[in-house]
Amino acid sequence: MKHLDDRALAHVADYFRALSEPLRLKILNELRRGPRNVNQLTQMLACSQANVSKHLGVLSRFGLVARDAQGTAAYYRIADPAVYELCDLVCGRMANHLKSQADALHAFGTAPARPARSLSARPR
Amino acid sequence: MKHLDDRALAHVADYFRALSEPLRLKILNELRRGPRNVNQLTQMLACSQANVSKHLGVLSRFGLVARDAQGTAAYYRIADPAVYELCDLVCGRMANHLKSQADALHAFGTAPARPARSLSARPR
DNA sequence: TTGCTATATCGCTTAATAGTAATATAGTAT
DNA sequence: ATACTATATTACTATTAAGCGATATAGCAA
Repeated sequence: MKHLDDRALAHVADYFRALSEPLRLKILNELRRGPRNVNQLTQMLACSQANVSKHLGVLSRFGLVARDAQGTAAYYRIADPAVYELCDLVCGRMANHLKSQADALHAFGTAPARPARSLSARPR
Repeated sequence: MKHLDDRALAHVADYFRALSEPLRLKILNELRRGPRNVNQLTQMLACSQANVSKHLGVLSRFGLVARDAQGTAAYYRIADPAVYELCDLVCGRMANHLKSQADALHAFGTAPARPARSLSARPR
């Protein structure tokens, strides 16, 4: 297709944005093992309950996870099978990248120094 | 895998974040047709050259595109084949989602009202 | 009712980022 | 050298979002 609908494009961007937080990726990774409630996730991820709820809200709003109320508890589960494929795809790419990087370093004989990169600060 | 390395996780999140902007998705969609220089992209996307360069910098920094200098021009091309699969996957999901939504609306007999959603403002 | 537990939301601060205009840099030509 | 073109970067503003503590909401128990 030549011209992409702006609204659809914004949706795709939103979908990727939902996947662009380490904590949300951790949540999804936990949910791969099966449904979990907020309390369980909070303990597993070692962060505040408010934060977990907020991130679950984001994932839920964009359709990545679904909520099942059970008494006072709220169980979340992965609602979109594409999540599995997406994460596997990127993780695979990452593995390849790291592998070739490791090979290069091995050939070069140096230790890697890979500081966390942000979108704005461009290291030289 | 049970425990994910925080650094790798941050990389995956960064990768998805690079895909979380409509303009960057437009750029990638243009580059699917072949290498393009900054000027061409600027005209096609109808936005400022500075902005295009900045977004290309982001895409380049996270390995989604590569730069080939050619005189004063800079030609960019998609460097990671996973980009194709990722976008297709999400677009396919989106199509399914819209289709079922359309079906539901058809059965319901109402016109859709889908305002743009942000990550923070939760509509009720 | 009161108390307890689980979850969601609000208010806030801080950090990141998209966009713009202006400027810097670099290659090419004259 | 100067001029022109293409691209990258800087400085800035406005918006967005993550994280936290406090609070609200809701179900359940005594």
